[in-house]
Amino acid sequence: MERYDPDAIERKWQETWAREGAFLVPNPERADPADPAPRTYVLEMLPYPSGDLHMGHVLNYTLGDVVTHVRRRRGFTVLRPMGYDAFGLPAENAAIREGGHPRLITERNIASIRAQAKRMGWAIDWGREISTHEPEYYRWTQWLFLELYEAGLAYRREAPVKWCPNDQTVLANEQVVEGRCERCGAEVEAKSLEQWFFRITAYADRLLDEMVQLESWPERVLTMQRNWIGRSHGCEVVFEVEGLETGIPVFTTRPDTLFGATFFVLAPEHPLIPELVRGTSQEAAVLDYVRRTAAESAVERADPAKEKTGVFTGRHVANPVNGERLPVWVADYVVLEYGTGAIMAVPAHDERDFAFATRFGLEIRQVVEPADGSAVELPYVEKTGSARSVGSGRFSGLATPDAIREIGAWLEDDGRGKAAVGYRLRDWLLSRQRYWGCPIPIVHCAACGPVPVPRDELPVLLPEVDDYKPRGRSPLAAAESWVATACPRCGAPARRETDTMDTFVDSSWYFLRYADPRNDRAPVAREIADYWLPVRQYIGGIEHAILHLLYARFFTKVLCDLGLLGFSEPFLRLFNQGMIYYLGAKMSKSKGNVVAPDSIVERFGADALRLYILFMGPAEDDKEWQDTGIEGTYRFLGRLWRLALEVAAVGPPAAEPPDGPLVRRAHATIAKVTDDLERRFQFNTPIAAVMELVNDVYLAKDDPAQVRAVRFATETAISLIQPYAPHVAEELWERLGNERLWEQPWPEPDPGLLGRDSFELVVQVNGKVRERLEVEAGLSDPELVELARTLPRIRAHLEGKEPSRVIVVPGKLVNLVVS
RNA sequence: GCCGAAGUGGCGGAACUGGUAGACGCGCUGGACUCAAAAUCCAGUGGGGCUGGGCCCCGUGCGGGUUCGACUCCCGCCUUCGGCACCA
Repeated sequence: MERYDPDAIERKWQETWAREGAFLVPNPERADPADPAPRTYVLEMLPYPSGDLHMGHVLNYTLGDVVTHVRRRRGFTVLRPMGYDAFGLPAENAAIREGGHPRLITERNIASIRAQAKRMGWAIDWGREISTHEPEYYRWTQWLFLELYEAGLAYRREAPVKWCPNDQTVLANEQVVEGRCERCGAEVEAKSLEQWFFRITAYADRLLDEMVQLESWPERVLTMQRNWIGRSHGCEVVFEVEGLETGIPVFTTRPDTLFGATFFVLAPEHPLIPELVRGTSQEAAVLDYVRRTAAESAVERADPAKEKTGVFTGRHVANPVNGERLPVWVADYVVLEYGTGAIMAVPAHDERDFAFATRFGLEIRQVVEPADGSAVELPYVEKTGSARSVGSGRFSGLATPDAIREIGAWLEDDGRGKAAVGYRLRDWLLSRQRYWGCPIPIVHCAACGPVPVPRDELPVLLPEVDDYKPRGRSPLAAAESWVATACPRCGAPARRETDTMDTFVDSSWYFLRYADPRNDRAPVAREIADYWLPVRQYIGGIEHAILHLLYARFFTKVLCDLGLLGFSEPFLRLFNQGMIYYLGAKMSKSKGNVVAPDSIVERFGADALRLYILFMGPAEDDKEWQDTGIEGTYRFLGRLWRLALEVAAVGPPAAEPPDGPLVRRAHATIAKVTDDLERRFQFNTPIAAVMELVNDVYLAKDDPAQVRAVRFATETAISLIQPYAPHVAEELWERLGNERLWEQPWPEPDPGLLGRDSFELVVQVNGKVRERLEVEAGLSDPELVELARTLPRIRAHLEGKEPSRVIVVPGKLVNLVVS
C-alpha cells in the first residue's frame, strides 16, 4: 500500500489553495455594517518577526486555524489576516552587532517567517498582509499620532521617567518589571527628561467601566488590568503650611483617620520643597537627602523591605480637622506621581507610616478600634464595618465606612477638602531614543513651539544613518540634513523631532488596518471597520495582558470618540494560550532547549505538528513538549491514511443509508467534537474523540456486513479532523471520491441516531459499584431497580435486607441504600 | 504581604450539570506477521491483597465536613506557578 508521505501531500494542497485563492476574503462592494450576512473576525496577536517561527506561534495560529475552518464550514465568512510587528530593538541591535540595515534584517526575517507560516498550511488571507515598518503603514501611525495630538491626548512634558541604561532609551511604566527593563532585564534608572506621552489616564474610567462590553475575556486578564489602573476613591484634603501663604493637598482614602495624623510627608521630588526649606537650618540636610534619593536606583528605592529613610524639614502644617501642628518630613517612601506627592501620615493605621514613625520616634495615636472595643496591635488597618472611630471628636463611635463618608462630607462642606479619585495608571510614555521605529511627526520651531507635520506631507520617512548605536539620544539626531527643516507654520528654520515611537503604538491599531489594508486616504474606512470589527475572537499570549491589550483598548476608544470608528472595544473575546516548555524550561535560544517547528515539519509534516500542538493538553495551560508525543499523532495520521485507502479500494458506497452501532458512534463523535469546539472552546478532546472513532472502525473494517458503516465512519473521521490536519484530510477525502472538503458544510449529527440501543447500567450498593451490566434502552425506573435487585452479587451485598432508599439516574445507574 | 490559577497512574492528560476515576496518546509487557528487524495489527497495563479465573480493600496534594454518592460542593491547611507590591 502507498505510504503516507506528508511532504508531497501538504505541498500539493498548499499550492491548490494558493492557486484558487481559497482563503482570500475580499471586502464587499459596499460595506454595510448592518448587512446580516454571517461573518466573523478571527485574529492572533501580531508576531514580532524574529526570524523563525517558534512553538508558541504554532500553537497560536493553529488554534485560530481550527476556529477559522469550523466557522467557515458553518457558513461564516471569516476574516483571518496576518502581518508583522516589524519595528523594534532586536533588529536594530543585530544591525549594531553584525552590521547591515535594520530594515534589511527585518525583511529577511519576515520572508523567512512567512515561508514557514505558509508551510504550516494556515487558512490565512495573505492578500491583507501588512508590516508596521512599511511607510504605507507607518504613515497612518503618524496620522493617528497627530489625531491624538490635536485632541490634546498626546503631549510633551518634562517628567521623572524610567531609563534603561542598556537599551539607552526611556521606557513606559508598563515596560518596567520589578524595577527592571522588561526587554533586557537591566535595572532601570530614574531620570527627569522631556518626553512625549499619551494621556491614557483620561480614559482610566472607561477602560474600567467598559469592560462590561467584553463577551469573554479571561478573568485574570481583567483583574490584572483593573489592578494596573488601580482606581481608588477618596478625597483630597488641604493642609496649610505654617508661616507660608500656601496649602498642600494630600490624597487619602481614609479621611476617618485624620484625627490620628501625627506628621506629614512630601515626596523628595515635590516641587514645594526648595521654597519650604529656603533659608532654614534644615535646608542643607533636606537638599542633600533629595540629591541622594535621586541617585538611588528605582529597584533600591522601591524595595519595601528596606529600612525607611527621611529628613525633617523644620516646617509644620496644620491638621484641618483640629488645627494641630504636624511636622513636615521628606521621605522617599512617598512617590510624586501618585496622588499629590504628599501624604498625611497616620502611623496607627498604616503599615508604612508606622514603620517610619517607629524608626524616627514620632507619635502614634490610635483613632480606629475594633467595633467590639477589644484591644489590637498597631498598626490596625481594618476599614470595614467591624471597625469604628475613637478619639475623633464628634465622629467617635461611627463605624469606619460611615466615618469615612461623614468626615469626607464635613470637609467638603467647609471647603477644606473634596472628593477625589486616585489612579495607579500613569500616562503612556511613547517616545524612544532609538532608530528602528516610527518617527514622531512633529517639528520644533523656536517661535511656534512643537508643530505637527501637515497630513499631506506624511509619512515622515525614517532617515538613513550610518550609526544606529544609541548614545542617550536618538540616532536620528545624527541625520543633520533630515533634522534641519522649515517650520510648517511660519517657515523659519526648525528641527524635526528625533525620537521614535514605542512599538506598542504600531500594534495599537493594526487590527483595524487589516479590514482595509490598502486604503491610501485613511487608516481604515469607517464603514469597512464597522463591517468587520470588533474582532470576535482574539488569541495570544498572557504576556500582553496589560501592555498591548490596554493600549489597543485605549486607541480604539479614542478613535471611536473622534468619530473614526463605531465601536469602542476592539476584541470581544480573548483567549490566552499557555506556554510550551521543553526539558522543564521555557524554550529559549540561550538555554538551547528549542524544538524548531521547521525540523518537526520536515520529519513528520505540518499536519502531525498541528495535531500534536493541540493534542498536548488544554490550549490555555502551560505544557511540556514531548518528543515521543509528536510520533503518536504522526502514527495516528498514518493509521487514518491506511484505513481510508482500504475503504477507497472497496469502492463507492451503496445508495441506502447505513445504520448500526458504528454509525451511531460516528454521530455521537460529531456531536462531541462540535460541542467541544464551538461551545467549550476545547481543542484536545475532539482529537481523542476522533481517535476513538478510528479505533472502532478498525475493529469493524473487515466485517462484510459493515462496509457501508465503515465508509460512513471513515468519512466522518476525516471531515472532523480537517480543521486540525487539513492537508491529509483533503487528500483522503479526494481519494474517497469526494472533493473540496474545505468548502463542505460541517457535519451535523442525526438526532435519530444519537441515542443508544443499550447502555451499561451501573449498580451500586451504598454508593459503591458492585455490578455493571448491559441493558436495553427504554426500560422504566422500576424495571431497572427490579433488574438490579435480582442480580446475585447485588443480593449478596444486600444481605437479605430491604433497601431503605433507591436512587435511579436514568441511562446511568441504580443505587440501593441499606442502613 | 495582597490578588489569581493549578495540584489526578511511570509521563502528557480525560471525567462538561455531584453519578462507572484514569478516556485518548506516550511509555512498558505479551502475541500475530517476518528468515530476522523495522513498520503494522491485536491484547494487557493505578496500587495492594486473596484466589477454582473471579472477588475484596485502598486510591484524584493534606485534614475535616455535606451527601445515597465528591476529582467535582463547603471549611481549614500544604505545595507550585503567575500577577501586583511603599499607590496613601
